[in-house]
Amino acid sequence: MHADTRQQIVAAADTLIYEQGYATTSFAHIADAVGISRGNFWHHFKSKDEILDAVIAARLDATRAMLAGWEACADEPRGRLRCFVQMLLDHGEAIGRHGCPVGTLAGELGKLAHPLHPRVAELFALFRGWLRQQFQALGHGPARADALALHLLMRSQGVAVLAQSLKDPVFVRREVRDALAWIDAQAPEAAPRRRRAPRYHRSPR
Amino acid sequence: MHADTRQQIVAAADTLIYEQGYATTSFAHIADAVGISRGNFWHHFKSKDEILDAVIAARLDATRAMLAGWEACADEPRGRLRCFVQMLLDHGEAIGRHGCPVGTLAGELGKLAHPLHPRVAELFALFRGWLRQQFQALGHGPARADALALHLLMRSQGVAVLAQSLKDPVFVRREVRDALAWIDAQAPEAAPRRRRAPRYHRSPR
DNA sequence: GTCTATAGATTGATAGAC
DNA sequence: GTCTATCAATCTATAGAC
Repeated sequence: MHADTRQQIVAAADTLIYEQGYATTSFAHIADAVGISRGNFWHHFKSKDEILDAVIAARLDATRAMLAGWEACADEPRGRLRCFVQMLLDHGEAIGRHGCPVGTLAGELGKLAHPLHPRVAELFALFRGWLRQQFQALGHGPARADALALHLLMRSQGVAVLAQSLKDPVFVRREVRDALAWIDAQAPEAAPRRRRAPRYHRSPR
Repeated sequence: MHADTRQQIVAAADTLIYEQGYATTSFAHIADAVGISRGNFWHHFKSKDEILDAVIAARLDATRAMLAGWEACADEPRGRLRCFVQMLLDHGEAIGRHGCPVGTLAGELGKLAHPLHPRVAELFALFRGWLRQQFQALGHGPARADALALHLLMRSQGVAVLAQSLKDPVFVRREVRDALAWIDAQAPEAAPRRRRAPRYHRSPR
């Protein structure tokens, strides 16, 4: 083929980086996956990091599309938030094997203080902003909506990390159920704001 | 030196693996850190994986000692659970830079289906069992205590992952506060078990 | 635009002198 | 027990033919 070789490289690199990490993924691996020669890479990219940059850009686009899809799927914010949590079940098998694509890559690049780590952090920012919008649509103020967004994002990351080592679908299902119940309890109308009232959470399940 | 060279190797490898990951850590790095020659490693270890195995064993010992220390620090289960959560603040700077030592290594080895991944999972099992004991001491049954233990473990992992990319101490402090409030709400006496009662959680903060 | 050939460095690991 | 010297493989990257 001719034109979309670059795109094939990015797609193969995306998969390999997710499945085995960035440091472990070599040009030889990608070349085998795409079916091209090693020396062919430097016509499309100047360095390995440049491939990573393209992979991150592709993931940012895919994430934006996914978030837009969730908005089309449900017209009320609670339903949209449920889509986010449901993701843990939809991709349960992949998460159990390779963890969260965002969290694991961010962790690897963060350790190395890699110059592209901030780019991966933009993926987190994308989810954070979208979740914050949903909580604001539920009636929360910007600051509280942001805190709730980060809390839900934190839960998804924690579940993904443990899912990879526990290999226990029951754990994931229970935490998903708990997160959904937590969402339902976050609407200001469902949780009347009595200032300084004793907090009262039961979870999980 | 003579006798404790092996111990020095393990200590240096432990630090480097935490700071930059296992795949990225080479014999050259460890040799520089310890101040020995590269060829000297194979008198103490047969392979790189054998060093990793020794590092994991050392971490298991250190974790057991840490858990025992928390038991000595507080004689009631709630105080001990607070020690666990407090860990996120005590090691906040390191977690912000390199993530959780357990979670990040488990993630890296899990991706590769590395033969030593189950050994790292033992670290999770250590925390899980200890946390379950504390929740049982609070009066919870074994199954529910285990679920609560995993939930708290999940939170610690989620906070660690996001802390590394957000670099926002406010987020960590808020989630720590929320986790502490969650712990206080988990005592059966604090949360009377009305079967099928509507769950009511507010968090974070 | 894709290939082969190769450079130059680094990897994990071995052999053998001291 | 530690060293130097070295091996074979692999790494990212380059040069140049087609």
